[in-house]
Amino acid sequence: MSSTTGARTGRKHRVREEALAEILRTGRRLLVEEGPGAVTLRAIAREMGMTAPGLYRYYAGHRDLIQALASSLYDELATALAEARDRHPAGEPGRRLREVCRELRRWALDHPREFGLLFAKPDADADTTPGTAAHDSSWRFGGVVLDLMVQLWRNGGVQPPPTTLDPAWAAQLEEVREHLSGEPVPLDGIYVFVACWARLYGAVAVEAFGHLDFALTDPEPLFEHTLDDILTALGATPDANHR
Amino acid sequence: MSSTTGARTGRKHRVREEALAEILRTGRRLLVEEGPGAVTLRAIAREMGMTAPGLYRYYAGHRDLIQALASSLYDELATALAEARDRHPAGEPGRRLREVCRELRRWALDHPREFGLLFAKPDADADTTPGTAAHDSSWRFGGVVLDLMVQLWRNGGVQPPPTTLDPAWAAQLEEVREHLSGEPVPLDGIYVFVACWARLYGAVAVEAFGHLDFALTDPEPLFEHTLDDILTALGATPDANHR
DNA sequence: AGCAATTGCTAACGGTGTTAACTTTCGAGG
DNA sequence: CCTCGAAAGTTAACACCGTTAGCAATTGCT
Repeated sequence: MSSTTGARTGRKHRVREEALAEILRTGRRLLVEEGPGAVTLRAIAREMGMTAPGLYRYYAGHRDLIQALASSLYDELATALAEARDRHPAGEPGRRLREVCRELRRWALDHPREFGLLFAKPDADADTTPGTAAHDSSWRFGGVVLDLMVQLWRNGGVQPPPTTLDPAWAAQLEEVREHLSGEPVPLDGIYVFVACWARLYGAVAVEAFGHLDFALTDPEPLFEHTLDDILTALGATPDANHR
Repeated sequence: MSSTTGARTGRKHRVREEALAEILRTGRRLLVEEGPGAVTLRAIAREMGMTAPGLYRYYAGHRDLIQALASSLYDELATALAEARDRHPAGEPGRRLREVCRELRRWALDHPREFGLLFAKPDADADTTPGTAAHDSSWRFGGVVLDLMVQLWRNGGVQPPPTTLDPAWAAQLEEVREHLSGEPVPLDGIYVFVACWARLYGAVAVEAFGHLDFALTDPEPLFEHTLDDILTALGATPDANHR
């Protein structure tokens, strides 16, 4: 072990990363244009002017490729949320959170196939297991929202949870707390964050999967009401509401 | 056209329906035991001791078979919800609704693969289109919940929606109203029903897809709080809460 | 210059949905 | 009773899929 591993970013590495990215780009295009069933090794290779076995030089198999695609989508979503956050002043975390939630909904509705891949993972059990890139990416995605909740908590006004915390929860909530930047937050607060996160994510998913189509042509006002509820529970000042 | 069409339920028809059912049963078993990718025409045929093309005598193809499976799962879920409803007195619609919601969550958690098939439909666009069996079945499933909300409304106490209704919604909400039994409900009420339905369905989906595993080992108390919120919005008497 | 890693290929295996053409079975009408 | 036709199932085949093995070519480092 001497030189090859140490060559920090040779041109070879660059071109290889470009290939990795192009594979993902092609796979995503197939996902968007033809549906999840069309993102196949052979189709990707065909689109790239090569053959399927060649892709094995870049990804260990179809499963790994899909996982890498999901991870990159998590990253893109996290970036979009962070940008939405930075478009508004840091002194108004309530408004920032509102805009981030809106951006999450917009992204899901604009990219339903991608959102479907992230929310309804193919065979489950691959996301929550730590160590995987998708696990980290999903944290990077949710962290944008959770961090804003932390700032909101610092401003005070977060409603305490309606019941006393089950002690069995404490351990895992501790783990969540470690992922949050800055000074520690009481577990009561973390519980409220998780509850709000669940409600937000659920509202977006139900709409993105078309489960409101039977009743509402445009569920946006409903989502805004949900947002009002969430921000109220987090003690956001009402003046930060409605743009 | 004389006799064959008129033979109302000859033995031949019975055995055919039994075959149709066995195919679905086998497909479901594969779904549960091996995951969605394993429910394949050839595997089903293999399990049943026949060959794949033979299944085309019963279903027009893989797509149709999956759709029929989804439809039957909707039916089973609707039946489970109705049974949960009937286990409690008709005079307490608040309690009935609470138990039905609990049963929905329980069913989703006990049958995650089946729930995944229903919530994250393979390629979308097949569910909302009227005329399909899955469309009717999904109505039968949601109707159990919505009907209880109607009864709750009759008892009074449903909170009016936080804003005036967008007139564009009226048309589609009218359509929803026609699906509800009994005397007509004002559109304001229907809006609240849809909002509560969305929140319920979203909460169940987020948990069933494992998106709370990162923070909560047992999200049941969180679900109960959500239920409290929903029932409060519907004006259920608090004494009907918590078993 | 030469060696070794990287990159891509072809060939092949088993599995998948789907179609076409064939056999077999079985129920009903004369 | 016999026939005839619909129904149910078969085999063969096609195109596609993931994956592996083995081979050729290219590239980059010493």
